Amino acid sequence: MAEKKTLLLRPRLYLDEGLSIGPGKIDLLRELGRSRSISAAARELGMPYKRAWLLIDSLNQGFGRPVAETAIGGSGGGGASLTPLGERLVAAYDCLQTRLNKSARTELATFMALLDES
Amino acid sequence: MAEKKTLLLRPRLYLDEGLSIGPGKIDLLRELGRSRSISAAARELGMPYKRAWLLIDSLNQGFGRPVAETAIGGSGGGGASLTPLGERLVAAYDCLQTRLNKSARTELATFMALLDES
DNA sequence: AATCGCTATGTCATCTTAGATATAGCGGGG
DNA sequence: CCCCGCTATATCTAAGATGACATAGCGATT
Repeated sequence: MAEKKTLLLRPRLYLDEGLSIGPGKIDLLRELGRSRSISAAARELGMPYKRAWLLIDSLNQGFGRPVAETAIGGSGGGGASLTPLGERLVAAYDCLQTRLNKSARTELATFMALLDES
Repeated sequence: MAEKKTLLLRPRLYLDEGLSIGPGKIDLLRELGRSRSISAAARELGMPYKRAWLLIDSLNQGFGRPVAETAIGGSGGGGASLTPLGERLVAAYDCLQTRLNKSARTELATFMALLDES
């Protein structure tokens, strides 16, 4: 009996020259929104702080305005939070992902079939 | 007047451990089908022969059977052609891509809006 | 004013990847 | 029987990405 593998589509969008969004950045943004800290989000996702900061910065640069706001110093040493743009990005991506996976279910099944037909 | 950029989705599928299919391999297969030569396809796409051969070989390995058959020697020095599997892969990808872009048009527009809202 | 944890940023070693280069083998056709 | 163009494959080098490490600044809290 063949196990039913479900193939999840997590698209990467190339929005503009040097501006792309994929599952990695979305996961990072989502985690940042939860933890309100870049370094906590990085730890959670098992990546170095620098990489996380670079990813977020690339989004800030690419959009021309920040997807996250950061605070330096203060209680807890500082922190970060998603801007409305950042939150909308995550929401839009989730929406897109759900839509893609729903509507392409039969096409994805075709690929699985090509894999399995021995 | 803002130019209407259309954002084309060309997904990459992670089918199995070490087996993925994305726009690059599909373009290569398609070109190979046309030119019936690995090296000609590589030239056309501006990549080194070795890379093209590697990509095709990874598909052959990943599927456990060839997506392309090759001939060594003979008139013209040899050549290559898509197997039925290879042709079906291209067709399935095109089908998937079309479906995704049609059904996600509104979601993609959301992203474009996030980009433009200054 | 000393502490603390986080942001911010630079430097450097390293690891991976890609590409360039070289070479061998094949077999039909001139 | 030699030539040609293509497949096939190894080797070496260049380039780029990545992560580890170091360091500085900030400001609320104590």
